[in-house]
Amino acid sequence: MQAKQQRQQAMNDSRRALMLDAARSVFDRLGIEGASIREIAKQAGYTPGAIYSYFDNKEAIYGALLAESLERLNAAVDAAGDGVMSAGDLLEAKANAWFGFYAANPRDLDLGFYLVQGVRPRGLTAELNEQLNDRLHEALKPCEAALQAMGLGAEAALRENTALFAHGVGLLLLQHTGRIRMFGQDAMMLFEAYLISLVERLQTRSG
Amino acid sequence: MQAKQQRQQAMNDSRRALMLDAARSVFDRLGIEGASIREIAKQAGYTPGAIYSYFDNKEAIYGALLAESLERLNAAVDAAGDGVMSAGDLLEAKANAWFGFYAANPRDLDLGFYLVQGVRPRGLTAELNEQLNDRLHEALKPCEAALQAMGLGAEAALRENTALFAHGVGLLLLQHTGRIRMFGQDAMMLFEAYLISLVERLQTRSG
Amino acid sequence: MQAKQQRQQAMNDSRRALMLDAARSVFDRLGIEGASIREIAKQAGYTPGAIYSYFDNKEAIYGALLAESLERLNAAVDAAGDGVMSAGDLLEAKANAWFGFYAANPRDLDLGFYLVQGVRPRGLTAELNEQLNDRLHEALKPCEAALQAMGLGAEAALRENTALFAHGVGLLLLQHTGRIRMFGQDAMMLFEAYLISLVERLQTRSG
Amino acid sequence: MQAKQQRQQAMNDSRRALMLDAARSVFDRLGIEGASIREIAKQAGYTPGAIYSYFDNKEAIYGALLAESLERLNAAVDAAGDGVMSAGDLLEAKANAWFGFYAANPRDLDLGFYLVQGVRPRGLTAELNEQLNDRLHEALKPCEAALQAMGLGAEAALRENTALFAHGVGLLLLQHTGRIRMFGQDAMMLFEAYLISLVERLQTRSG
DNA sequence: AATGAATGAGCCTTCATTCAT
DNA sequence: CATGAATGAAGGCTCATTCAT
Repeated sequence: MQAKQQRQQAMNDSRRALMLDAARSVFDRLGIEGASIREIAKQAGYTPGAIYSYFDNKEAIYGALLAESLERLNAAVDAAGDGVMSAGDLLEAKANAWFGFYAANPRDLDLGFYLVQGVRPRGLTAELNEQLNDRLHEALKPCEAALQAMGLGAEAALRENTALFAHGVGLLLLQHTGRIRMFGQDAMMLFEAYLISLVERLQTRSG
Repeated sequence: MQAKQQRQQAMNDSRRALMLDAARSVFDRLGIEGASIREIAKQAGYTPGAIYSYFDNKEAIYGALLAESLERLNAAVDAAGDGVMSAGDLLEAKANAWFGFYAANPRDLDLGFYLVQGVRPRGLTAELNEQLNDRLHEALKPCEAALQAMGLGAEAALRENTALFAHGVGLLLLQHTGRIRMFGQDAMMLFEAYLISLVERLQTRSG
Repeated sequence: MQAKQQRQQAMNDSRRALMLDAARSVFDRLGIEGASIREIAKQAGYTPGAIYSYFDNKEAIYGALLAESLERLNAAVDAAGDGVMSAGDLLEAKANAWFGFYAANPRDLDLGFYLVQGVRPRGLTAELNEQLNDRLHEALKPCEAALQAMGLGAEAALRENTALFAHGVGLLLLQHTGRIRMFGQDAMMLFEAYLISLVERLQTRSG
Repeated sequence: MQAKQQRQQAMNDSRRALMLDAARSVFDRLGIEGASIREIAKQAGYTPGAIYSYFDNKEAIYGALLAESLERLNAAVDAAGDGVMSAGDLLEAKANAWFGFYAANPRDLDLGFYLVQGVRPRGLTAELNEQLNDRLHEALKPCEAALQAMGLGAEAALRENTALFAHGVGLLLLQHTGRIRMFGQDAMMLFEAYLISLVERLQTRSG
């Protein structure tokens, strides 16, 4: 009996995952605004009504997708900087982790922007919204910790981390929208340069 | 006859401008997604059909609005830094001009983001798109010139300017979406800090 | 110019009336719950969207229909009892007016029941709801006045009028739902009997 | 074998009863329109499909519920008037029984109105419909008998009983829909008054 | 007997766009 | 040039009902 329940639960989860995959693919094709329940259902091989057995409403799909994206982001950040010695190297490793994640996965970037911008009033529960925010924060915390380890006070570390995040976000946006080609630059390279200059500045200061 | 034509042309332009004003005001009120042709027409004192005598479709309105926004941006940048002596001061003045423009006019930022990201294939002509890109570039060129005046080569100046732009865009995005409060920071202050640190770095380097 | 506006206004009104007619006919055919915007539009020879140029939403159609029904009810009541001398005769005339109106127009009865029962939260504005209630009240007031003219105090008149209204409503409901045939009776006759007995009772009392 | 069949039949009946209980409780909670098969199933501890092993369709549930409601109504009427001497007192007792039943159980009233008005063609079999009608009749017969016992002929008794029923139904409807408060009256009191006046009238007549 | 996944038909509503006038 | 009525396609969502297991 328990085995049966487990099997069913697994089936259920896999169908849900299937729908999330479909949603992702529709987002790719039509953009996050152009995606409709009908289209997602069709892509998943279902009728629209079936979606609602797995998600409360459209925004909940976004929420689920985003939640999962943020998990992958955190995993990437956690995995970075293993065996690194200096705080400066750690900062670089952690920062490159989140930046690299989004540079390599532009769809996750879209999703992130959507959370950050769109979030319809009723769609995401305040609770879920906060959860997602927290997860994003957690992905950025290691950089802040490294900045403190480099000698910055709490406040200064927060300030530098914010600036660092903004810098990366700006570069990602420019790259993502094709505007960085406009400048004939490579986003990753520029981010590296910012990091190096930042580390230098901090070391000079503390030295 | 020619006089009559001119008069008509002038009328035409002014009505078009009227509609753009209406569109802008609707965007202010309802946001870029919430705006509808109906609402814009009503605001302009016309009926929906009339809009189509002046614009091919809804996206074309956005395009025209963005064009005009970029003109204002350029005007703001051109007006900045008058009577400034040093190249470093000029850089700060010009950079603060474009940053300040968007910080003070979030709807123009919206417009930029919207067209850069979301626009449907047929929305903007390639030609118009390029025009808009060029105008944006022009607003950023003064910063690049100042960087060169500070001793950077063409390539390095482009690189620094790109980074500067990205930094500002990132900060604007964070602020605009309310995520900067999340970090307890003020965008303008952080941008200033970036600029100061940039100028310092360049002066050290060249000194 | 004014003539043109008037003509257009008239056209507009007549199309609105056309849609109301369609709605009425759909109500007849499918019941008030079974009626859908699609069906009403089809019946009127329009597509669903067109309806929304004339009514804010579905409930607004009900509201308009009901409002108009209540006007006819009031007209019927106002027209009754002209040239009648005694208060007792006036009571009979007025009561028979509202009862007869609903007996002869079962659809108006449906509509009335709908107001009284259904009224979705958002559909009818509180304001409109109150207006409709007031109009119904007004149709019943003449009976109350006649009761007072027959010597009843304000309170007793209200009580008798309520009872009278309830009696009529009950008979109408029974007749309307075909349950009165069950009893092999004629609603109108029974209402008359109630009235006669009421008048008698009051005259005995005051005599 | 027979024992087994009986056991199964009993189980079957009890599960059916369980579902009816669930349906009633859902009606109480969400109203007759707000009730859904899903909700009823959940309340009963089943999945939606299971319902269809016991009922042909949704309307059949309503039918069964109404049947059962009518049984309770009859039980209430049967229990009333025990030990009462005079025919007049009996009339009052029996009439108050059915009136009181519906006044105290507004959902049963809903059910009655719903089936009597709204039901879709296929919902109830003609046969079931007739059965329900009969049971309602039976609940009203004791009043008719009492009226005859008070000296009325068969026809007159039927007429008075119909009027009595209509009066009660009208009052219940007004009260149920909150419109009786509009008149500042209490339904039960008004019904009593009607009864007293009726008894008086009959006694006067026969006296 | 019961599950529960899925359907399919339907719901109300919105809105860019067209076109006869 | 402008109107404004109307379209048509789409949107999110609900729910009684079916059916393979």
